[in-house]
Amino acid sequence: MSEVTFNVDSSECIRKLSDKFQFLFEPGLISDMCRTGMIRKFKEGTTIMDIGQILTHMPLVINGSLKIMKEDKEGNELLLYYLELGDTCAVTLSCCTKPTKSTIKAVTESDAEILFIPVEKMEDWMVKYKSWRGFVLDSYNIRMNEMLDAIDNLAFNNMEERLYKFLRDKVMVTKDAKLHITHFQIANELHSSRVVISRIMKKLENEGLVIQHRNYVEVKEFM
DNA sequence: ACATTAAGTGATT
DNA sequence: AATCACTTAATGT
Repeated sequence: MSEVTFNVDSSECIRKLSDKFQFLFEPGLISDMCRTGMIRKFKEGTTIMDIGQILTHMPLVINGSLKIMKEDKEGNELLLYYLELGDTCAVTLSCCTKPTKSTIKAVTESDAEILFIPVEKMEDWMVKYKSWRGFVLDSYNIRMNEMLDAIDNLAFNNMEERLYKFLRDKVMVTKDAKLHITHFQIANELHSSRVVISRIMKKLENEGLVIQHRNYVEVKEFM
């Protein structure tokens, strides 16, 4: 649960952001980001935003990845989507005008570095920087489409397809074909039960799509 | 050797 | 597809 905060003083931050975003944002915007935002580093598995928490900053992923999920009152989780380099959270975008409580939970999927921007800046920058305006609109669009996909997947796909898609997405985002996860954990993320996952995993294994080990699964090539 | 935890299986709803 | 009850297998002490 350890986390390092280092305050953004000029050059270090500007260098870092320019490196990643120079083709996306103009220099003025990047230095504005460094002035008002802060970069924080998180270890894998850290909850950086929880349900009910007030949204004061919007996250922009610089390194690593985040998973965004919903949770019901029993603590069951449901994965919504992943955030990677240059991604921001649509839920935060939608409520930038006034302080709002988060309806989702964000957990780091790998070690991650995130730039937090105060929500008040959102509107200022929308008029001040054309690139920001475009970025926000694009992000919103992309995320909206991803959400529709997620709903589609949930409503119309059977468990086998859902599970295999889940595994593939996870390999993509962690860039590792070996997933260190148990059947029980998968069941929680997909809102299913351990037994069901075990059965489907067996099936996927027989189809040659995965190789199972204790405490981890190896996903075979799928490109 | 024993306990703990992950994964496999048949039967039932 | 979910749940129960039980088995088997791997791992840590």
